[in-house]
Amino acid sequence: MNYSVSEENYIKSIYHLQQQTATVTTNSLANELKTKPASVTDMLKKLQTKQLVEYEKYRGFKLNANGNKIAINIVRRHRLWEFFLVNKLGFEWDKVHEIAEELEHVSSIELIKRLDIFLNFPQTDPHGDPIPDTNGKIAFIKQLSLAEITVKKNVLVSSVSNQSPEMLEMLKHYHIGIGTSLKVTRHFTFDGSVEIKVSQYPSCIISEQVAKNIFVHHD
Amino acid sequence: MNYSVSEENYIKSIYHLQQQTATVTTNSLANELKTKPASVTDMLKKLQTKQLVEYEKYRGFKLNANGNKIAINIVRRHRLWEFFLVNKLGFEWDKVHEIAEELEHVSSIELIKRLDIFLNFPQTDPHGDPIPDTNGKIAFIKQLSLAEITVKKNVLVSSVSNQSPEMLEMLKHYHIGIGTSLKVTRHFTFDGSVEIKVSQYPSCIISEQVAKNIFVHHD
DNA sequence: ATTAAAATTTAGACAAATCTAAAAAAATAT
DNA sequence: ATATTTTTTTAGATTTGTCTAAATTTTAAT
Repeated sequence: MNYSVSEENYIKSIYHLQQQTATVTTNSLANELKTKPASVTDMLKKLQTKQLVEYEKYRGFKLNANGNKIAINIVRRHRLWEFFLVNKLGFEWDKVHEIAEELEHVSSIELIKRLDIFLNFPQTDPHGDPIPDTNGKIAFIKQLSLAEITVKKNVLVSSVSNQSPEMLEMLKHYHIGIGTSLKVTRHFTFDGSVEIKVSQYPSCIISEQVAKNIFVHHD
Repeated sequence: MNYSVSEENYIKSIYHLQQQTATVTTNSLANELKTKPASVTDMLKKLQTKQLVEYEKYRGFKLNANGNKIAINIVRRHRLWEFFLVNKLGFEWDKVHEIAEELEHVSSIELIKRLDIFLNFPQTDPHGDPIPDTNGKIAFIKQLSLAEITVKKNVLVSSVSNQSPEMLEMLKHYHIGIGTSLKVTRHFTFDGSVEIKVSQYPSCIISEQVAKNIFVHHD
């Protein structure tokens, strides 16, 4: 079956919100989609009759197995396109989200199959998030935030959970990107802020709020 | 300004029909878009208020300078994507039209700029049609159909004007594609049919109707 | 346990794009 | 030149996705 752009956006947003909370609320989804709660209720009834969500009035909702499969496929398309935009077209990693948001709705299955081959089966997108495979399997990547990391070990930045333009702007300022190698040199217990050292650049201090959003793995 | 997918499809279809007849009729456009004449009238009023067409009730219509510019830009996007699909993703040239039909509506200007660079500024799409440049300039390619060509000269197929799946199917059967080298070996004046010889393959005869749709240039 | 506040849903309206059926205009055929 | 056919437009309905405002349900507060 084929879904409209609007339906796909709802499915994708429910999926993303579910990563944080098992059940999604009308307000949070309206907020995520920059729409009104009433519109969310309308669309949810539709997705319910199409057997994509479990939905109980006033009780919140979540994707069922079917809806989940579709969501993961949209995520797959989105992340493959992001990889293409950065690694083939030379976009900066903080400029590709919007464009991938449009490209992900192009429906050809053959297109994505061939794109995957052309890109040589990438495992993660430019933000470090895993790209689901054809069967919807998502490689698990152990996620440790900078706030949790042991001091003085060299680590590689693997992903960033908050991808707002403001956050990405700031990361650029600190010279932090996916794959950046850095070292945590100090923890300040007073406010949870962290001193880090990115190779070649002087040490700098980032707030706990930021540190919590930067995930790394040991190299 | 930004246009809806539907608006863009109307603009593009008017553009294509204008290549054949200066003024387009409601019926022909409805037929091209597989919609109903009443819908065409509705949309035309809209395009008129948006200053994209010259339109007089019952009199037919055509794109104005503004509309033309937008149409050419859509054509540019379409043909760049077709080139990408064939030359990067390895699609067959007769399978890409539908997909490009979706990709062409992705609106980022930066995307198309970078795609053009990535593809190394291709001049023609996989069907041999010229790709308009950033300024909307379209390289003129002298078009001679197989029906007009002098016998016994070697020629290269440069484009095919009828791109219906049926036509493309048949061309594949005859081993004719863009860039194919062939020789016209005989003209039959009785019905206008033409005998051709594609290198390595036995001679074959194509009808005048087909010959008129295959354009070539001397090598 | 009521009451107040917040969240959610319903009811009814609207814009975009389409359709059918009927009316109007243009083209054609006698 | 008039009648017939074809083409085009209008009028009104429909679908999708959205909205506002009001009603309902749930949650939180006293």
